Amino acid sequence: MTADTSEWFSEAVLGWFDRHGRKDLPWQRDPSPYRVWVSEIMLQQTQVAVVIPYFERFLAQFPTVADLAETSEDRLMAIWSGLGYYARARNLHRAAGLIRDLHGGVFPTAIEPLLALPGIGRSTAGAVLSLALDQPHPILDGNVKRVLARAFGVEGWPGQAPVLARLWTLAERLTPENRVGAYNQGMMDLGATLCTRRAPACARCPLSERCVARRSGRQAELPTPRPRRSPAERETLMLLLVDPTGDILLERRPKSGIWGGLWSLPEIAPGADPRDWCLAGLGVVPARVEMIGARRHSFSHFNLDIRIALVQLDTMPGQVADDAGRRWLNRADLDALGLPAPVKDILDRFQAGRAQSPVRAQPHGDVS
DNA sequence: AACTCGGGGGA
DNA sequence: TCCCCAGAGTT
Repeated sequence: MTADTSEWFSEAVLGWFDRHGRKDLPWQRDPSPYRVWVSEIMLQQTQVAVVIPYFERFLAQFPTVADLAETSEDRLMAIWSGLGYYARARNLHRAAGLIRDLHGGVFPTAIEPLLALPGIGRSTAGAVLSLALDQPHPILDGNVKRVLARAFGVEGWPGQAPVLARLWTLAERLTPENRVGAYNQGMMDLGATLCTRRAPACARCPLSERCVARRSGRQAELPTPRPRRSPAERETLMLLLVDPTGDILLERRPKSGIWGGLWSLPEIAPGADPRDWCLAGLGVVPARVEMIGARRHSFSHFNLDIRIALVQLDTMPGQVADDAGRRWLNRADLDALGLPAPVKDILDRFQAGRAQSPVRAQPHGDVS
């Protein structure tokens, strides 16, 4: 690539950004490194429209990195619940503690200390420093990958190391020395609003004149999609245990794996008997066990069939309070915890049904 | 039903 | 270094 191409490219992006880019997102008002960092971590996994209310709640709860460092994991997870990728919330928390302990509570403004923090890689570090402080670092998020792969005709799935390296080289050479924040934001906005995965709006794109994909009609083929794998099937049986006061038993999930660290309903093998679990785990025999529904939850790499057993106790179970990984909770307590989206939905529906008729549960629909 | 997302961590 | 993993929303 010639220097002329590089200059033409960044001028085209900056000119378009000045006229059409997004400049009023919540984290663009007072774009401190802390605020941009939180927004970038949220945006790694979720689209802008979904992130905005989460971002506002997060910043209201934790206005500074010091507030985040001091909070409990449960309070953090309650805010993060529903966003997914919960390990990243824990990385955010760990990083805040490291900033407190290693950097005197001051958010690092150089790339090396940023890269040393958990959850921050090259692209996120570059985004924080360029968007917040206009430092000259390239970024390479999903939007930028798509724009570059099309504009320069980069073949191959960007998950492959050689393809990724080629894209990083392009990003380095194209990123201007001045107005880096505006350029990087412009690249992300181009990818998010014009150079979309399907049906890109090439007619309005400032790069279309020289875009390799556009000139060869290969917008639909670039970037090369990830090779597909057929998803596995899994089954689980969730226990909705209700004690005589109406409290519901939750268990904390292991930190690794799906819904890591979140509170969830106890799960047993699909063929196991909930009565056996109650006797072994709680020392009581339930008054009543009833299958009240099922649902299917899809992940990108497996499908999970969830069946739900309502287990009602007529005697108070003992000694559960001693176990930090298990809690009996009322409705207000449940709202303060981080719950996986399908579990929250199951409990919401159950509570709604119970509000109408205290004894019967609301059916949840069937596995399709 | 298929697709998406940056970084962590195990092999 | 390579490969797998994660979760909810969108289309």
